Amino acid sequence: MARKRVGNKRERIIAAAAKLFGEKDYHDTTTAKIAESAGVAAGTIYIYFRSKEELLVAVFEEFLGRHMDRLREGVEREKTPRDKLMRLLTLGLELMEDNPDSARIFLSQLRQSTKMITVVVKRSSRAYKDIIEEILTECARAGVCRDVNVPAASSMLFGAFQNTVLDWVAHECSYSLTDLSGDLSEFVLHGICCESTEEKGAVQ
Amino acid sequence: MARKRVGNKRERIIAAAAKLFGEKDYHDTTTAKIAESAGVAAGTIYIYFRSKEELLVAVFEEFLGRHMDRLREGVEREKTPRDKLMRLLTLGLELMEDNPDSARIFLSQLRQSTKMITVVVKRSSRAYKDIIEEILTECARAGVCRDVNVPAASSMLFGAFQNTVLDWVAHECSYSLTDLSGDLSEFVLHGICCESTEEKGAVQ
Amino acid sequence: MARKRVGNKRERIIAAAAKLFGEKDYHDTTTAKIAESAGVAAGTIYIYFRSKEELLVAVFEEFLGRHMDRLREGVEREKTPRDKLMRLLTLGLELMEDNPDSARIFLSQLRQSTKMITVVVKRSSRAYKDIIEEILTECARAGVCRDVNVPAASSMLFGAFQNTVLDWVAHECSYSLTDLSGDLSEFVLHGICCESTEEKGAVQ
Amino acid sequence: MARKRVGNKRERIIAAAAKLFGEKDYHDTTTAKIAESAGVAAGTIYIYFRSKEELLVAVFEEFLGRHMDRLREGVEREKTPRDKLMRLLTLGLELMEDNPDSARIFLSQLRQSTKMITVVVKRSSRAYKDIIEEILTECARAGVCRDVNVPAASSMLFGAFQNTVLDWVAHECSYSLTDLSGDLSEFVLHGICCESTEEKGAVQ
DNA sequence: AATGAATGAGTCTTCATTCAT
DNA sequence: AATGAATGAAGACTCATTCAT
Repeated sequence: MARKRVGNKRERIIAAAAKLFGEKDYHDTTTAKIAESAGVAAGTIYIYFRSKEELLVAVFEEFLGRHMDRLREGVEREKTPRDKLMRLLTLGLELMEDNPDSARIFLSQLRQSTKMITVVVKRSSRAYKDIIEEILTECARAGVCRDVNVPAASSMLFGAFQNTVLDWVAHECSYSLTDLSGDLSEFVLHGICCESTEEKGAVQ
Repeated sequence: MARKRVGNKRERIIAAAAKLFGEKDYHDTTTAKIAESAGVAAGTIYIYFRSKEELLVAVFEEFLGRHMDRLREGVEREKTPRDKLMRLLTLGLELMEDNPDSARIFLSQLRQSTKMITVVVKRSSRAYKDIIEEILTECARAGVCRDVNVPAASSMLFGAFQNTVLDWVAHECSYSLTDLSGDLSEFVLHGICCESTEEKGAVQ
Repeated sequence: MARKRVGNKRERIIAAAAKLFGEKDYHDTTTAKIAESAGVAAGTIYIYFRSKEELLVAVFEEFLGRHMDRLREGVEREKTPRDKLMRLLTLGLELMEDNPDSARIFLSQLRQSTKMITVVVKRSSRAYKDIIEEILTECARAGVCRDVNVPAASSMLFGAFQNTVLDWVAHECSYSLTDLSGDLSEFVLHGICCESTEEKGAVQ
Repeated sequence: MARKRVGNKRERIIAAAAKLFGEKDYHDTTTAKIAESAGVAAGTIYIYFRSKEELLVAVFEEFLGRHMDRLREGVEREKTPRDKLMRLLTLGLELMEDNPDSARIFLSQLRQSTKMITVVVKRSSRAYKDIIEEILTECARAGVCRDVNVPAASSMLFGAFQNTVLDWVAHECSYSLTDLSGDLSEFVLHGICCESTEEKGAVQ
């Protein structure tokens, strides 16, 4: 149980940090407030994390680790590259809708600098992009995709996705994010794949 | 000449701030360093700006004010909505490529919080979005556009654009940004408009 | 002992502040110097006091809290209003003589402004005046006192007292303050009460 | 006229300083605000005064110089020492009532430190005390006065006077100060001179 | 004499981090 | 492992004073 308590503490700190970093921002959140919110002493944070910066990184990794699997899993259950792409976007929006705090960090802090953070964040968000690029490459190979510049397209897709979520957060999550699933999918599918209503009609 | 000196100082401070905010980030940039880099005394900043925060806002507005007109102008010179959209994206990339410092701020700081900043930034970036939404609405009316959710599409488009620039910045501006003009235009045009010569031909 | 250490620090800061505020004045005393003089780090002050201003207030309250009881107690031990008045003045001078630093603050800072301070100081010195007015009222009721305007007389009495101490402080405490006890008592007693053995005898 | 303008400026600066020092306090009043209120440029102050401190001194001296003569004159017009004392107090209160701003400085700033100021202030208020001591000595010689310690009594008298005015200022000058003339005179006369209503009756 | 933009030393305060218990 | 009092470096901002015009 003592062991459990320990794990408990690390988790509680990460959870508190995620909440607070999301509410304010990295610089406006003090380690003191995180400790208080996590119900631990100020010094305790430094037993689990070397620095405040490392805590932020841990928050990211926790977020990614927790969701990336679900994402990859969901994607792989689909058969066609096209469906995979759709599933990726839909699941992504669902994930964000369920974790507004994490979403906030993912989006806002993603663009803060300070060397170390930047580096780690790049590495972390790399995971996301990897999935995207994988699918796009698959699409390209399958011929369902126009001959796009994969990294560029992946970046655009990611940007479109991010901004959709960002707007939702900026509007204080006052509407359903998953309702935009269709709009986003359509935008992306048309932007990347050679599909359109006309073609669908043609298929019939 | 005295007049010039004065204007000069304000400008130099803004320029120095733009450079430094872009290199590091708002919190890692001290007013002392800005002053030094601008070649003025520490206190001088506070003759022209009420606070560090207000200086950041000024940097934004300077950036927008300087470019928004060129953007709007270039767009309006085009005839068809489709060409307008293309021109918007192309010009946007050109602008960013020519002002990497401003670009950095525009992209990174855009997502920082602190009430006041957020408010002003929203107002500022509103200008950008207004242009986009205008064009999209025009496209919709002209029928060259699928029946999209204009604000949502606009947000996605903006995100795709931003991320394209962000990647470029993250790669230390080591390649030509405008070279991606074609990729971006195509992505957006397909994503939003119901056109593409190849497909049209294919349908027939 | 840990408990003692803590209390010790707060006390040491207050003592150091009392000393320095007395020597220079509020604005010429830096928090850095107070910390140094108290043998603590600069930041430690802010663990115990929210601001420099609040520290000043604490110094006052410490002073009043420490002495007011002794004063009130001594006064109440006396039987006649006249003796109470004398005891008040005598004890007051003794108190000041024993705590020159506190005396300095009590006298000099008492007349500084800045809203918050003013308010608290008014409240604090109110305690002093309350005792005085109480006694005067008692005197009036007992008929040993001319028909004076109590608040006005109290104010004059307080002023006479204060200035006596102030002069002593201005002369660098180079003479015995309590030696003036007689002069002050006589001044006040004649000024307020209708008595003096000599005169009474003379009248007859 | 140019000459007059100059004199005008010095005066305007002193007047503005008197007003502002009275409203806030020395440290809360910036030279910038004084300049603005006086309708001159910031640098102009330093043509007439070597420093802010020297300006404060000038304000005092202006105040004293302007009133001391009236005071001394009024006092000398009286015949008996007792009347002189009364006139001194009455005139003093009138002066204060007519110049609340100056009064405020006279009272509050009088007790601020910073070496130089203290020194000059001592010298300045010396003038006041000189008049008082003069009269008291005269009283003593004439036998209308108990055998008091003249400097001590003078100090008490001054304190009683000051505090009476201070209370008035603290109550925002909301009542008539000169109305207290009687109370103050009586307090002082009884406190120092061997006079009282009973005695007056006895004399007859 | 007058201006007012510019200066830069000086201050309060915050907060990540440490360490004795 | 946990605590939380203590640290002290760092930073935004103010303002008396100067000086080129």
